[in-house]
Amino acid sequence: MSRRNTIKADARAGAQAPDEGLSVGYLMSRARASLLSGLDARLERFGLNAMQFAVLKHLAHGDAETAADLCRVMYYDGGSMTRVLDRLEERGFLRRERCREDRRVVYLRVAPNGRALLPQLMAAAAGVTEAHLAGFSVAETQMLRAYLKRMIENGQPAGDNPRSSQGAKS
Amino acid sequence: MSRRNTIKADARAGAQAPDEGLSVGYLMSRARASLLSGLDARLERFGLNAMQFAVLKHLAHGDAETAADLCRVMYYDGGSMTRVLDRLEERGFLRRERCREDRRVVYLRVAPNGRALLPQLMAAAAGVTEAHLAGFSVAETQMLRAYLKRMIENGQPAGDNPRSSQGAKS
DNA sequence: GACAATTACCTGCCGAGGCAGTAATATCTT
DNA sequence: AAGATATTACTGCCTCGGCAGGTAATTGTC
Repeated sequence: MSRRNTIKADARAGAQAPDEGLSVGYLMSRARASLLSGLDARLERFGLNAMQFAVLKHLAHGDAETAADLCRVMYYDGGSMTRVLDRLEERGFLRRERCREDRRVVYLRVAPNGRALLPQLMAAAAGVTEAHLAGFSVAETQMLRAYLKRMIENGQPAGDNPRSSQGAKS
Repeated sequence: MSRRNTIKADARAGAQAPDEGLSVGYLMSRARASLLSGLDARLERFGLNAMQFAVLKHLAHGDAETAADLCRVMYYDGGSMTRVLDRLEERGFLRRERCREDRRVVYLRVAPNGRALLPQLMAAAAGVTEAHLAGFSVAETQMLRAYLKRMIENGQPAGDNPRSSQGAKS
C-alpha cells in the first residue's frame, strides 16, 4: 500500500474552523442536489424530470400560461424553455395554442394526459421534500424558509442577475 | 393591448396553502443561484470561476491532493474534473506530478502563481457569503447551517440516487 | 401611415457536467 | 503465481442550460 485514500480525515465532519462562512454555500449545494436527485428518481417512473414537472405544475396552478411567463416565474432561459416545452408537447402532456388577439403569444395548456398525472407528481415532490425535512418542526421549517428568503433578498440588490446577458467572455 | 403579463396576481404572496413544503426546494435553488452567480462575478477579474476556485481552495487547504480526492470531497464527476484540472494547469495555477509509489496517482500541486492569488480569492468568496448573510446573527447562521446539514443527512439513506440518467428516449 | 422600439417565440452555437468505456497500475483471492 | 477485482486518470458521447441572433407581431411616436 502506497497511499490510501486520505482526504484529510475530518473534511466531512463539521470540524472546519477556518472558513465556516463559506460552508453555507457548500451545504446548500449539497442539500439542493439531494433534493433534486431525489425528485428525479421519484419522477423517473413517469418519464419526467424535475424541470418538466415544475413546468406542468406552474401551468396547472395558473402561475403562468405562456412560455415567457414560465421563464419569469422560474428564472429560466427562454431558449431552453422552448425545448422543454417541445418535449412535453411531443409526449402529449401539453398543448400549444396560438393567441388570436396577440398572435405572438402561444398559450400553454396542460393536456388531460398530464393533468391526470399531476396529483401523483405533486405527491412525489411533496414526498421528497418531506423526507428531507423529517424531524423538522413546523416552526423550524418556517425558519428555514425565512432564512432562505432573506438570503435571496440580500443577493438581489447589487450584482445578481441570472440573465444579465452581460456575461463575461472568460 | 390584448393580454398583458399577468402571472396570477397572488403567486407572489405567501398565500399558497397547498404546496408550502415544495417552496423550500425553490427557495434553495434561488439562494444557491444567487450565491453562485455572485461568486462568479467577483472571481471574474481573476479569470476564474467558482468551480476552479473551489478546486484551488481544497488543494491549498489540504482537503485533497489528487483528482480522485477532489471528486470525493466535492461530489463531482471524474471526467469533468480532469477537464477542470487541464484548464487550471494550462493557465499555470496548478502542476501535475505523478506519484512514484503508486503510478496510477497524479498529485496536484498549487503553483506559486495560484497560491499567491488565493487570499484574494478567499476574500472574494467570503464577501459574497457575508453579503448574503447580512443581518444574520451568529446564532441564525449556525441554525441555518444546522438545518441544511439535517436535510442532507435525511437525504442520504434512501433518497440520494447518484444518477438516474434522463431516460428520456421514447 | 411610416418608423423605431419592444415583446414572444424559436434556432444555432458553445461550454459544463454526467456516464460509459479504456489503459495502466495496484491489490486481493485462490 | 495467476487470475480476478479495484482504483486512477483520462477520453468520447450525450444532454442541458445560457447567450446571441433572427423572425413575426404589437405598441409607441411623429
